[in-house]
Amino acid sequence: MEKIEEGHFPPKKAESELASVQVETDNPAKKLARQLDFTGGVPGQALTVSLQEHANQIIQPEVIKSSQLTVSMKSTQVISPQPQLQQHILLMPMQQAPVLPPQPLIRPLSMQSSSEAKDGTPKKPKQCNCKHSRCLKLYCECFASGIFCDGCNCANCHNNVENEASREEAVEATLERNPNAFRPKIASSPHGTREEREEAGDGLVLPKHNKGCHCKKSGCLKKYCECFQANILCSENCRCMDCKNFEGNEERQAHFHGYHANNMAYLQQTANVAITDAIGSSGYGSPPVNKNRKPQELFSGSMIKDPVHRLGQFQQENQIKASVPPSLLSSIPSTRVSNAAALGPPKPTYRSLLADIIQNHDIKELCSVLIVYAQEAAKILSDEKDASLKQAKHHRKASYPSSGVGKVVPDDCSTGIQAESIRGDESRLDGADVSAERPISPGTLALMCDEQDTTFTAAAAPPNDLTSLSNNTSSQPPHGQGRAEIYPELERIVLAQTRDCLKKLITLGEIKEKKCSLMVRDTDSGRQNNVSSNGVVNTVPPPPPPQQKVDSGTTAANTTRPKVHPPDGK
DNA sequence: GAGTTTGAAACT
DNA sequence: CAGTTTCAAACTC
Repeated sequence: MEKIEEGHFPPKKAESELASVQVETDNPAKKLARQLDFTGGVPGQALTVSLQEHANQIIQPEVIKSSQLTVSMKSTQVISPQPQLQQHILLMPMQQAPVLPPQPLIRPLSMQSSSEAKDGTPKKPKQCNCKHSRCLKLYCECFASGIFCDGCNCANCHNNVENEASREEAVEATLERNPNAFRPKIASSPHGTREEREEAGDGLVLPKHNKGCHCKKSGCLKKYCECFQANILCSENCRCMDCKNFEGNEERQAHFHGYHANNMAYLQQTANVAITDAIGSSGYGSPPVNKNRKPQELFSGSMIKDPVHRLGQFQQENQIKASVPPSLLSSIPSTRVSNAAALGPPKPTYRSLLADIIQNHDIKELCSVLIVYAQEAAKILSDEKDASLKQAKHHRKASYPSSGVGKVVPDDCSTGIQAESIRGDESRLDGADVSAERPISPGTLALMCDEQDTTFTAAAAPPNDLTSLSNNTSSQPPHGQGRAEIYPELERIVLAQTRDCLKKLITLGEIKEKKCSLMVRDTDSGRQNNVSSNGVVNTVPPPPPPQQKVDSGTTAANTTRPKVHPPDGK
């Protein structure tokens, strides 16, 4: 048992160096400093890293190692006047660190949340209560976390600088048994395709327990279970019995339901994600498949009865939190309740409120509209160019018969500048190389023309559909009118249509948000069977009825917008 | 706060 | 590798 103190392990090479670290504390019994020893297998080369206000953070060895280049290996830290904030994290000597892929460092939840007060302010990290292990075995959370005991309630603690020698022996012994003993137990799964991960969650990498749990009686729904404690689903690595810690399990849902029913902030906290997910997340419509279902549960009566009823989203929310260093979570208020439902507000994943509104075909259709307009514009401008060239030629023959190269002389914005833009845009629209001599962008040009020619915004009746526009185009517009008006008009139409689409999206998103808010309130009254993946109650009619769904070509609110006809002539 | 339960770690 | 023991956290009362 206590071989480690019988000299069974290689003698330490640099105890004197470590002794310099020991000087740091004037409180031998309970060190104020926590240290991570980045010896990387070289005993004695202790690297102390000060982490202001990052008290409970474990630093990934691979990452820290790079900092060894800039930090003195023997640097002696001055104890901070605020020892609770000045944390020295001591990394355990690693054996063959680079074998494993980079892993998110996730500490057991008990360690995570314990560093935070309920109001989110950092407080003293977890204090162990070891009595028989001298805090030199993995039983001790401090030791397992690679930190010195500091203010713990342990007895006969050797996990401090005063007992660095025995501690280091214990570390080596532990590493001898398990080289990954001090590595995070939870790692993002490097396996599986992105689709698979998306299937299981929201496109996030799913953390899972490296070794897996072996629970028998807790159903993996108590903090006895390391997976549950880390807020992750049990995985194929687990060998647990009667596991209920899989996505979709009702008992598990019950744990999470209590918290999320009262938490609307998570919607707002992740609202930004909605922007980027708004389109892509539409692919998440299909329920994620639980990959953690154990064979014995697949046929058990406790299996999911309602496949729609799932809180897998919440699970992934928790996983996100688990993936974030605790120090980064300190700003998130955390409540600590013995129930798993309040394992602390997890940073949620957010499924866009627009996820079901914007469809891929909508985007394609919108693109088609733009393409159509672009083609029409190209056609118009091409025709205009031809006409102007012919006219210029004719004019040149009349005025400068001996002139060499013909050139359109701009006379004003609506003609000359546009002529320049014609050259530029022509090649651009055709997909050819863009003219480098184009001085003004089409947008700028359009704005300039807008400024100078306000007639089309008020007086001129804009073409209400592309057909009329095309007709206008096919029949050469009268010179002096078309070139100055059609191009900005085209652009105006496109921009207006895009604006209308965005407005509609905003409106629909707001509608859905309101319904989502109602759902959150409703879930308090026990209606769980109709919660969809993004938290929208299905009993409420979907916010975007088919006729309301954002369609680049149809928006009821926009009657002036020209109808959109896809390029295929439909 | 004491006692019990639980599962990881340690050990055989 | 499997079974047993030890241990400390989680949980219950």
